[in-house]
Amino acid sequence: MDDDELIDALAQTAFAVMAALNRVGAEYDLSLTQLRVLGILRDRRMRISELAEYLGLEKSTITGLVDRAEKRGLLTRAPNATDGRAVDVFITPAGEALAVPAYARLVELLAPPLAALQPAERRQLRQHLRTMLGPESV
Amino acid sequence: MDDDELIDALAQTAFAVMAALNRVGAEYDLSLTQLRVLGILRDRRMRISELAEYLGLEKSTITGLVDRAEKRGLLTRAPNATDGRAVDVFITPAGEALAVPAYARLVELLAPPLAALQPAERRQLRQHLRTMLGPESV
DNA sequence: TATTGTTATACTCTATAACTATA
DNA sequence: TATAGTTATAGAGTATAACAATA
Repeated sequence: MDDDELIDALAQTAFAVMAALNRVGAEYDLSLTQLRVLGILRDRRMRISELAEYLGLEKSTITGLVDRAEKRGLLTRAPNATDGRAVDVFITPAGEALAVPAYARLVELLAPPLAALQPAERRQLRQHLRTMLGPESV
Repeated sequence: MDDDELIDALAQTAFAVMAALNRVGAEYDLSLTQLRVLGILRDRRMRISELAEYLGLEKSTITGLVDRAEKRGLLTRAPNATDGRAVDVFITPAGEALAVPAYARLVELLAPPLAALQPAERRQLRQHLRTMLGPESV
């Protein structure tokens, strides 16, 4: 079947991108999930349960994740203004100071494979991926 | 910058594919790495150190990984014929009996997003990903 | 009653360091 | 001496179940 090869290519690409993310994470002493949380919280704050839903993890997992990041000063908790049960999580300046160069490092690591494509091909690839991901990804 | 959006799309795609792989893994009680090892060993045997190098993990990590898979009857060890220090790892019939439907399940999970692309677009996407991954990925 | 978050517990994944056996 | 693999140990990520506080 033809699509099997596309799926193989997608899986290999996913592993390659994950390897780059893991490498960035290792350089900044962050796990994949920590890196992801920092990226998510760069432009918004979220409640514990929202983070859990967004990441597809259990609330108790987020508690531990935020505990460790908070201990390092990368994230902070604050009680939610309107719901006394809820806890907002947001990034600290120190967290942002880590997230920015980490993202730049990811771009750097992915540059060589992307350079194998012509600019027009890169635009096509981006468009196809977006189509695949669907409108909610924008 | 234009490439930032491509990198975002690549990262989101990678997370989406990983989510599908994790879901398949959960359904078959396999971690991402276990799933990956089963896929790798479907058509070849490898030594512990080769697996470590291929996966970018430490040998001791592979030892534990293979331990658990062996306990479940999915993989087996055998002494290498020519190097008395080395250990070959290969998949068992039970492991294969798990790997085949697991892969089918992955195809099933990725079918809906792929259906958003026309056949010609899918071919283009596959080609671009392959170009990115480089010749050694074939 | 239902929801939010935390705690306690347990297992897997991972790495580092020390070790044994073989090359 | 160097390499292959295992063991011991430790920390992070994850889930389940039980719980307190709030809605």
